[in-house]
Amino acid sequence: MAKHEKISEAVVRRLPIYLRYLSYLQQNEVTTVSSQQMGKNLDVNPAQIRKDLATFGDFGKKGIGYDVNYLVEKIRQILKLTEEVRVALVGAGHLGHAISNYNAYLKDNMRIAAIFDNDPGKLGKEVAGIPIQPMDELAKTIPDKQIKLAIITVPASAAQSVCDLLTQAGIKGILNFAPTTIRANKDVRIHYADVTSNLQSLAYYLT
Amino acid sequence: MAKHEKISEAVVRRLPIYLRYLSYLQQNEVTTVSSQQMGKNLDVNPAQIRKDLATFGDFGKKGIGYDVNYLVEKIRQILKLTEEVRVALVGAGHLGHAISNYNAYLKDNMRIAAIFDNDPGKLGKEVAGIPIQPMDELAKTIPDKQIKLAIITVPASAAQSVCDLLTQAGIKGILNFAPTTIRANKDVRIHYADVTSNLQSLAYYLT
DNA sequence: TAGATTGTTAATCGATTAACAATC
DNA sequence: TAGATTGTTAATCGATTAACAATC
Repeated sequence: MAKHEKISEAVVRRLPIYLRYLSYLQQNEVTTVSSQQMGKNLDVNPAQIRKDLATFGDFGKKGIGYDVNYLVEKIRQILKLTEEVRVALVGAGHLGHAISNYNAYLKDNMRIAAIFDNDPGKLGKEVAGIPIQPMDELAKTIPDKQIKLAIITVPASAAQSVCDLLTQAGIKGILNFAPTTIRANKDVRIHYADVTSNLQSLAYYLT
Repeated sequence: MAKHEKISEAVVRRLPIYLRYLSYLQQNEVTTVSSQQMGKNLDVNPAQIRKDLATFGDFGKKGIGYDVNYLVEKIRQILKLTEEVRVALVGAGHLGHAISNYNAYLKDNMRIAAIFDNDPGKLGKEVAGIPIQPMDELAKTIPDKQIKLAIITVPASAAQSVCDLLTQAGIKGILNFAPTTIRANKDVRIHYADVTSNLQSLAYYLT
């Protein structure tokens, strides 16, 4: 099914966007969609959408478009969302709390399965029903619970050492909210979502 | 100074990363840095760094490198951070609270100057010393306080209408944490930072 | 001077878009 | 059949990297 080219990060970044729109169509009981309609709603070139999808298989029907349910299923397969994906959160501060409580909205088989913090005062407490564990349990809990992704919401000064711990524990992808660059082996993907650099690059476009 | 090419978004996204590392060097009283050193620390090709910077002027000295203080000043000018940049936050839920409290860390002349929420129960309350205002004051407060950027932390279902209000009020850039695509005029930049799509694209790389 | 490093050109690489035959 | 729309090739566009003369 999938062709053996290497897939660009840009394509992978667009798949969740497509999935989100398709889920919306499902909720509205729309059964078929064209690349044109998707493109119009998502501000993406229709040819790009067709090309992105064709990378993984022939999902559409000429003259008709894409079956919404089928395409949702296929994209979920591609994104490995067919089995539950467990996520660790490191840093139970304000931001960590907010993201954990948001857990309910992490649809599509994603779940925060463990929370870690180095503040002894927080140990034993729970966030969104998940106990806060000390950092030194991280190395054991992550493989035990088969956690593969992690969210970093610690201060910038601690981010690299947390990244190192996570990598050693077998984490394969990190979403970093700390305002600092972190480095890991090539086989660990790192995405950045920090407020500061996002806002700073927006500021460039002022006036 | 600045050349009249159009600057790619990729370059603009890297400038805050450079700035962050340079600030770190400043704190450590390092006065000079080479593109090689920067590249090594930030995982960016040195030629890319030189090219990015050369887009805006001749900031370096051949054989020597870049003066850290001078380069910081120049990048801050390019990013329009020489005057205070005011930011509105819409949605005073958990995530909004977390980001507002983080305000102290929004260095480099950025400040959350107003917070809006449509929950009557929250009105009059404060977050990080900033009063929560009702949505219908948005159209007046934003131009009054010369707010140019906004952060959206409302539920996905409300994000587009909030985006419309912000755009009408004159906002020029939006950082969207809601898990949905939003659309605005071409002159309004939108950056996305939602947890769900970030995690989903990370999941692609599992095993 | 010799070594280091920039700014810039040229080469490479990759991503996006247009166009269209195939076909539902 | 006629209209619509995919999958894919070719063309375009843009971004990254290598290489090196200029020069501190």
